[in-house]
Amino acid sequence: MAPPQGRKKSQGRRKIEMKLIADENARTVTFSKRRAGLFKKATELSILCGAQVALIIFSIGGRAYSFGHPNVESVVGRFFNRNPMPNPQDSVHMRFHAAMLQQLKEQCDQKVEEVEAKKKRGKEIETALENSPYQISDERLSMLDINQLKRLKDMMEKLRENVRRLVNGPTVNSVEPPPNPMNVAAVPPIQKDVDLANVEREKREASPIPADWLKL
Amino acid sequence: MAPPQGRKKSQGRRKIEMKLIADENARTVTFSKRRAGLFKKATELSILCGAQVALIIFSIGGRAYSFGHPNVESVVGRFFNRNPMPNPQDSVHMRFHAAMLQQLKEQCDQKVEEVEAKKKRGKEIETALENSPYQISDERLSMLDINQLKRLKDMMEKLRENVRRLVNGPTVNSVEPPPNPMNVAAVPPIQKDVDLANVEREKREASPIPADWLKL
DNA sequence: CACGCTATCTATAACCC
DNA sequence: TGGGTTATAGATAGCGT
Repeated sequence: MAPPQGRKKSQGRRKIEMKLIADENARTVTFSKRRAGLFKKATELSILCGAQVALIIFSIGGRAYSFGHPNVESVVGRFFNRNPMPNPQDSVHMRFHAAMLQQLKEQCDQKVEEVEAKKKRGKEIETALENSPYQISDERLSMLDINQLKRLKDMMEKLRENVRRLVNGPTVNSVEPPPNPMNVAAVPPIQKDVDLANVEREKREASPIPADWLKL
Repeated sequence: MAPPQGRKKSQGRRKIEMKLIADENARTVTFSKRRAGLFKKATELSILCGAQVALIIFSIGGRAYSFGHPNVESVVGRFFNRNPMPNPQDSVHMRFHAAMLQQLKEQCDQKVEEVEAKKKRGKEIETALENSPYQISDERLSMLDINQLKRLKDMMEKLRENVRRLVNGPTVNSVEPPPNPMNVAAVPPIQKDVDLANVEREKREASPIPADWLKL
């Protein structure tokens, strides 16, 4: 109704520098508004994305404001499980928390160690199998005489024993290294004077079984 | 430069309902964007108003994000130290403490589960080895002809494969049961018409290798 | 996942009660 | 400190890359 005036009621929002607001009054107002806005955003994030959120604000004046979804304690607790407080505030409770935390963390770490040990042992077993006498080719297998077969069998039994020991293995925290599943190699090398009397072979070789024949 | 098209590139921002975003993909994207926005706002508030701020966020996936001015610990510590609580029983401290304990317990339980799974797998490997063709006696080994040896070798290779699969085994939380390391038994039974032409044996038996010969 | 884009939607600076 | 108004600065949903 009124004739338009050259002067607007408000200049609207203006850009502001990102530094501490000097004017204490303006700062207080901004704090109130932005704090409300921040809480709203935090709420929205937790609702829209199902996230857990903890937000704690202290005004310059020392007043505390907080928001938490589902609540501040659980989120903060969860957080400090991963990032233990370097320097717990000097409250008995905080110290208690820290102590408890550390103790439990140690337990967890131990479990992790156990898992790692098991994994490692699994890997070793696999390696053992990779390098085992199973690798013998048809060709070579066909050339074995009865005594060589017996030796092979002995080796296999030793291997089995070693693998079994590996499986039942050393205690997790043991200092000594796990037994080498392939220390089967320690078995005396196949002798030259093997008795070939009772076995025919398709082709007879001049040399006996080489030391590395079985990939031991 | 290009002439304007009737179709807009984007419909721009649209209002959304304030509830958990159903589409997981969209939810993740929104989470990333809003999380960044929230951190920015928190930073601005701390700068503009000189406030102390602590912000902790956990995504649904369990990843943690945090911001703190001057740092998360001091703000959280200050917050939980505020009320000197005469009766620790029902205070925020207690809830905080309980929350931490529960979190750690969950972590431990999970680790224990992993360890149990590993142990179980170890037992299975052992059992597999117990029942393996290694059990062949000298006597029986001496009676094998070349073709039977080949079969034995095949079985061994299958066994090795199965053990390897067992070692590399399924994920701890996998629903499907671990593969049977001894499904070697699925190998067709040894045939009667094995070719004995090229092998001499100390004693020749009328019957071929029985099905249960190798304890499969 | 992080970036870019664009058209909105939202938060909020400045001012007033 | 809390509400309201206005005009504008910022944030971001939807869609590509």
